[in-house]
Amino acid sequence: MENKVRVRFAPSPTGGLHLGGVRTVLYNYLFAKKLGGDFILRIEDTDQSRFVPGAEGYIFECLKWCGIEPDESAIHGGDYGPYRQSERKRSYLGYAEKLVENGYAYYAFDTPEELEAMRQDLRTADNPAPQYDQTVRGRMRNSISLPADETKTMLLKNTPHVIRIKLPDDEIISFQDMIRGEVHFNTGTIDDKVLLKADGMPTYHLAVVVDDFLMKITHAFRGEEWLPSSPVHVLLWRYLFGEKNMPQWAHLPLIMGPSGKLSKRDGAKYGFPVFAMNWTDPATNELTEGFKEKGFLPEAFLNMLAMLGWNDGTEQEVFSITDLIQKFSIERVHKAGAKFDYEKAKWFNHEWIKGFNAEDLRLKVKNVLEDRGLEVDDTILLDKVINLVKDRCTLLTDFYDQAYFFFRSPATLDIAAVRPKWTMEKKEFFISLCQEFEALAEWESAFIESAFKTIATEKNIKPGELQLPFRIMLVGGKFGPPVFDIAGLIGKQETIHRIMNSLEQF
RNA sequence: GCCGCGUUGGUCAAUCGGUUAAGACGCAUCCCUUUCACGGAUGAAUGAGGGGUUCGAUUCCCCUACGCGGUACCA
Repeated sequence: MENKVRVRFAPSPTGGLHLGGVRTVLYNYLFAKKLGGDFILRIEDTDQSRFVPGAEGYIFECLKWCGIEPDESAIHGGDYGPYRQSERKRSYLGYAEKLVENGYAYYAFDTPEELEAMRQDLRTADNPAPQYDQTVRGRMRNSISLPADETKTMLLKNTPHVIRIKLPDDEIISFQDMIRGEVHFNTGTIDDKVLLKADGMPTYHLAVVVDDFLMKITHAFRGEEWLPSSPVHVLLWRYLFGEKNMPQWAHLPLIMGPSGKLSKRDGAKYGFPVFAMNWTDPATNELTEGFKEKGFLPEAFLNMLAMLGWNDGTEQEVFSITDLIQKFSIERVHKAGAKFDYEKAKWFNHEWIKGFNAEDLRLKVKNVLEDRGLEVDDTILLDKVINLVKDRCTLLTDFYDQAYFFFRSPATLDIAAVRPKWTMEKKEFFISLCQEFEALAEWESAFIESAFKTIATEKNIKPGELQLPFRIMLVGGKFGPPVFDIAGLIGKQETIHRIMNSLEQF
């Protein structure tokens, strides 16, 4: 029990949950479930200035849609709460102070203006981004540069201050990354990161380390963008809890957009979703479309994300979540970033739609149709329709275009497709056909087809010449399942009605 | 600038020193189908560049180039 695997996804609730975030969730989840471990959701809301109402609830909604339930979280409960860092605020100060006492950190009183001035002064072409490090530490106002008593009085007077880590001047920090192998950094190239902010909140650096320890996290997955600050975290573990207790790190490769790092702008620009679900920015009211609303199945969405950076070494590409749990291995996660390919994403969805049966899709298709104003209460009919058209649907939303004519006459007919070859003889054929239809005892696709062919032979017209017009009459365009199946499902009277109605327009 | 991580077709990618360098998406052509799809077949398309190591490098090492990330009291 002591060695139980515990992983965590720790998003900052500042907006929509994008592709990369969901993939991080997925890999966390797969890893934990494969090893019988727990998946924890921790909210990293230490930046009060970036609080966005609704963002936290939205994250939970996205996970729910994906079918990934945390074992522990702010709403699922658990023994290691609270699961929001803002609610754990008081626990961080002690650790920060302990670091100061041991000489691993120090108080810094520099105001934002002073910091800005320092950066201005030191900025050169060769050093465009001066850091608060060993080279400048001495000229700033902190408990290292200032006399002890002055520091003491400033502290007593509640002078606004932060606590910064004091990085060793020149030390190689290395650790094993589960994906990249051994990585190392020289502390001389890293700045003295702020650990505790002036408002008493910890920064990410302190909070991850403290919470990962307190929550007994065994393996920590995060995006590659964290790699450069990982030596700070390693040092913090060493100073606070012992490096041997540190979780094993795995820095996941980034998901790229068409031009560089994937952003929600790419979505708007190239017409594909980047968020799991629709997200409306409460400040600007700007809506960013989600995969869910675009018509993706969660199974396909997850499948696609899993393959963006991982494969099982075989040629298999379609995986269910249970399959993924069984086969996932961190060793096979790619090191390089992957460019997101919307065409491939759609292919996954198409595969999943084709693979599902009518019952699996029923509810979702019904919703799509009803969203567009089609009332569907005949489940038997709906199932038949789904089976007939699902191969033609890449997105769930395609079901409307592919199936609406089963429930409603087409609004417009592609007359241009029939008119060039339209003749009086053909018109007569359809009139006779309607009479024949009226007389049909059983309205079933095979009988409809044979009646159609019989009349065609009588009129001496090739059946093939007549099928397209018939299709246009029933469907409105050159698409859809076999015509006789359509006629069979929409019913005798409706078929005759559509034929007669079309005859007036051709 | 500095630091780090990467680099196999347009994209996702297999290969763990010896292969005609898989497969998938997309694209093209054909077959099936008197619609559109599905399905099937075929094709075009890949190891960034340069040095090593080795009998032999896509694979191991170095350099260069390029890409990405970081360089905040944001995560």
